[in-house]
Amino acid sequence: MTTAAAADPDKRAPGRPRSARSEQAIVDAVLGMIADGDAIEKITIESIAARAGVGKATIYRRWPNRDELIIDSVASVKLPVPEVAGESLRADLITLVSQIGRPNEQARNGQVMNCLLPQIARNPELHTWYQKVIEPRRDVTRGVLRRGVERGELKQDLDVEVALLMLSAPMILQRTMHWNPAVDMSHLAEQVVDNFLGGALAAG
Amino acid sequence: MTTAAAADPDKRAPGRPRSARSEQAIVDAVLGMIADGDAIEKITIESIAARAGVGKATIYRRWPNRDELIIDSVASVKLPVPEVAGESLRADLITLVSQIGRPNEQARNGQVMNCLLPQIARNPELHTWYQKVIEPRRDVTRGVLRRGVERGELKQDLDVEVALLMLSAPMILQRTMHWNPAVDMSHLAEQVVDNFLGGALAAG
Amino acid sequence: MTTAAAADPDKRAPGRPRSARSEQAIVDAVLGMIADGDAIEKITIESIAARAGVGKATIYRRWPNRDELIIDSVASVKLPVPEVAGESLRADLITLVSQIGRPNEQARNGQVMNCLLPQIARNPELHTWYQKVIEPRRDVTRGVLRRGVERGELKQDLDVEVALLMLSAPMILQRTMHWNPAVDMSHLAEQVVDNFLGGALAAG
Amino acid sequence: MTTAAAADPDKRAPGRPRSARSEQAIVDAVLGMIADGDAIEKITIESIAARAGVGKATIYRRWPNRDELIIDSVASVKLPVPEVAGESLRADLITLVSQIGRPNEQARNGQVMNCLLPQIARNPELHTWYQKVIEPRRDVTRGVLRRGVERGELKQDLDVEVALLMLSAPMILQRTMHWNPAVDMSHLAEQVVDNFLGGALAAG
DNA sequence: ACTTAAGCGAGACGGTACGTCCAGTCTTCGT
DNA sequence: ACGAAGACTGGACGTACCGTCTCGCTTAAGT
Repeated sequence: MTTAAAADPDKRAPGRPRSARSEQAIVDAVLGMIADGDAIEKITIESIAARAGVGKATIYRRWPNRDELIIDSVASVKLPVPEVAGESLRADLITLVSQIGRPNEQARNGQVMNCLLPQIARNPELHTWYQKVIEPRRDVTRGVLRRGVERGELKQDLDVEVALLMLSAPMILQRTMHWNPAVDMSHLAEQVVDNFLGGALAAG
Repeated sequence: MTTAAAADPDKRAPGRPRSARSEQAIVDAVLGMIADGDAIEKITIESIAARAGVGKATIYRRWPNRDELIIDSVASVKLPVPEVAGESLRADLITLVSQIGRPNEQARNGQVMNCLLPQIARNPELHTWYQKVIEPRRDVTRGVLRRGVERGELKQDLDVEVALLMLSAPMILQRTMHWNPAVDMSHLAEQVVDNFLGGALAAG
Repeated sequence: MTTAAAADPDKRAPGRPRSARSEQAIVDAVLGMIADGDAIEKITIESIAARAGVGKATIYRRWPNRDELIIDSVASVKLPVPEVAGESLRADLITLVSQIGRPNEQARNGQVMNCLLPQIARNPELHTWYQKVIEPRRDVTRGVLRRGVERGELKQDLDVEVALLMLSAPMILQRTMHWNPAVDMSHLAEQVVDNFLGGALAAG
Repeated sequence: MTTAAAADPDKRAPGRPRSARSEQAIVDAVLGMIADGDAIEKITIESIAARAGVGKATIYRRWPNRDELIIDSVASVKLPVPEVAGESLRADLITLVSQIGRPNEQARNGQVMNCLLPQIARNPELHTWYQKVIEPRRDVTRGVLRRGVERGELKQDLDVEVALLMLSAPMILQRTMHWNPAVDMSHLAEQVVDNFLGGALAAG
C-alpha cells in the first residue's frame, strides 16, 4: 500500500531514506486515536501529524489521503491466522467462527471494522486488498469444511463458498453493528454453527 | 426525523408555511446524487443546496446535519413491505430472502446501503431508527418462521432471531459489498435458504 | 481595487451584504502591523485574519492575495492633496516638495513606501493605479510650475514633466531608502528646489 | 559576502574543496531566472537548486538565504566604472547620467534593480554593501562636479552630494519604474543635466 | 595505498503559510 | 415567518518552500 519497493533490490534510492521512526509514529498515532474511541471524522491529518510529532508532508509522502492511511494503519495490525485443534468439525468451526469480527487487543475496539467497512464497500482497490488479508483466515475455515466433505461428515454437494459466507456474515454484522438487537450474542458462534450444521428443519 | 409536528394541530404556525417544493427538491437532489454514484463525501450540504436550487439555511431548518438528511432522504424511498404467497415455507423464505439488500428502482444502486452502513454503525440514534424501518420487513420473515415452528416444520427450539440474522446477513454483505468474491450470486437466495433449512451435515 | 461596483446602482446584490466592520478590521490589522514595524514578509494572511478576528475566507472574498490587500490598505490611508499658499514660486515648491515621501501619521513610518515601491515596479496594474493616486498631488505641483511659466518666472521651454521628476525623485529615494548617505536631509527640500530653480552653473 | 576567508592564508581547509562549477551554476541559474523575467518571489531556493542541478545544501553552504544569494549574483555582474572624455562639463555629465539605471547586457533587464530596490530598502547590511558598489561610480561623477566647482564653472557653494542625488534619482526612478509616465525618456539624460546646470528660472 | 574530512546530489525531515472548500450560523431583502 | 442568497468564523485540506538533516558517493591532502 505504501510506495512500491524498488525494482532492483541492490540499488537503493538516492537521497535521505525515509525514517522508520516517523512512519511508526504516524501509524501509532492513528491506532491510538482509534483506540481512544475518537469519532472517525475527527481523525484528521492535522491531528495525526500533531500527535505523531511529524510534519504533514511526511504523511502525504507516504499515503495519498487520510483514508488510505487509516486503512493501512489498521491493516498493519497483524491478526494471527487462527489454528484449529482438529478435534471435531463442530468444535473447529466454533473456534473459527467465534473469532470472526472479534475486537483484538491492538485495534482495541469495534471502531476498526466500522472504519473499514464503508471504505471497502466503496474502494475497489481496497476491496481487493482486503480480500487478500482475510483470505488466509478464510482458507483455514475452507480447509475445515473441505475435510468435512471428504470425510463424509458434510454433504457432498455443499457449496463451500456459500457456507463460508453464511458462517461469517452473521458474526460480522452482529459484532460490528449489532444488526439485530434481539439477538443474544453470548452464544452466537455456537448457535450459528449448530444451525448451519443441523439445519432448521425438524428431524423426521 | 423532520421537525416535530405542532403541539396544537388546530393552530397552524404564523408566517409563510414551509414550501413542500423546497423539501422535495432537497430530497430529490440527494437521491439524484446518490443515484449518480457520487462518492458519499462529495455529497455536501453546499452541493445539495446548489443542485436543489435552495439556500443552505432552508436545509438546516429541516435537518440538523448532512447525515440525517441523507438518511431521511433514503428512508423516504418507501420500500413496500413484501408479501408472501404462503405456498410453502421454502418458497416464502426464498421470496423474502431474495429481496434483502436488493437495489430498487428509486434508490437506484447499492450506494445507498454503502452510505447507510457506516452511519448506522456509528450513530446510535440512527441505529434505533433503522431498526424501526426494517422491523416490519423482519416481522414478515419472523412470521413465516414462527408459523413453520408452529406447524412442526421447523425445530421447536429454533432461535428465530438468530435465524433471521443467518438469513439476512449473507445477503446484505454479499449484495452490497461482494463480501466473498468466490460466491456466485445468481442463486444465492435459494442456496442460503436451502442450507439454512437442510443444514450442512450429510444425511444419515 | 475591491470588487467592482454593481452595474445597476438601483439593484443591490442578493444575500447578506459584506460586513463593513470586517473590512475595516482587516485593513486596521494590516496598518497596525505595518505601524508596529513588522517585517513585511511577516504580515501573512493568517496573522492578519487572527489579528482582525476574521476568517481567511473573508479576506480572500475581498482581495485576491496578500499584496493587493496590503497595497489597498495603504492606499486607503487618504493623504490629503496639499494646498499651496501661493505666496511665491519658491515657497510653494518647497511646501510641496517637502511633503513628497514624508511618512504620515496613519501609515506611521517609512515601511509603507518600502512596501509599495517593489510592487509598483512589478505590477503594471498597480502601477497604473498608483499613478492615479498621486496624479492629484502631481497636478498641484504641475499647476504651480505652469503658472510660473505663464508668469514668465520660469523658462518658456521648461519640460514640466521632467521638472516634476527632478523635484520628486530625489525626495523619494532619499526619504525611503537613504539613497545617498552623504546627504543631509534636514534641508533637502529647500536645496532641491533652489538647485532646480537656480541651476548649478555659476552666475556670470 | 561569501564565507569569510580562512584566518591563516597558508593553511587550506582539509577535505574536498568547494566546487567552482557548482558555484557558477548557482549564480548562472539565478541570473538566468532574472533574465527570463521570472517574478522575484518565484525565484525560490528549490527552483534555483533544480535549475542549477545542485543540492539545496550546496547553496546554503555558500549563502545564508535567498536574498543574499540573489544580491550576490547580481553583484557578480561586474559593471565597469564609466570613464569620461573630459571634453566639457556638460558632455561628461550626460555621459555619466545616461548610464545610471541603464539595463546592461548581462543582467539583461530592469528586473535586476526591481529585485534589489526593496532589499536595499529593508536590509541595512545590504544597503551598506550597495553603497560600496556604487560609490566608485558616484565618485566619478563627484570628481567631474568638483572639477567644475574648482574651475569656476559651477557655483562655489554647490552641495555636491545633493547634486549627485538630483542627477541620479530621476534616472533611477524613471528607468526602473517609469515613475512619471508622461516623461519622454529618449532625451532624459540631456534634459536632466541641462535643467540641473541651467536651472528653471527664466534668464534675466 | 589509506585514512581523514569535507564536499557533492538527492531527498526526507518538522514547520509555516498558502489559497480552497465546506460546516453550521447569521443577516439581508423580497414573498 | 418563510423563502433564496450569500457573507460570516472556523478549521481541515493538500501543496509549496523553508532551512536542516541524513544518506551513499566523490575528491583531495596528509600520511
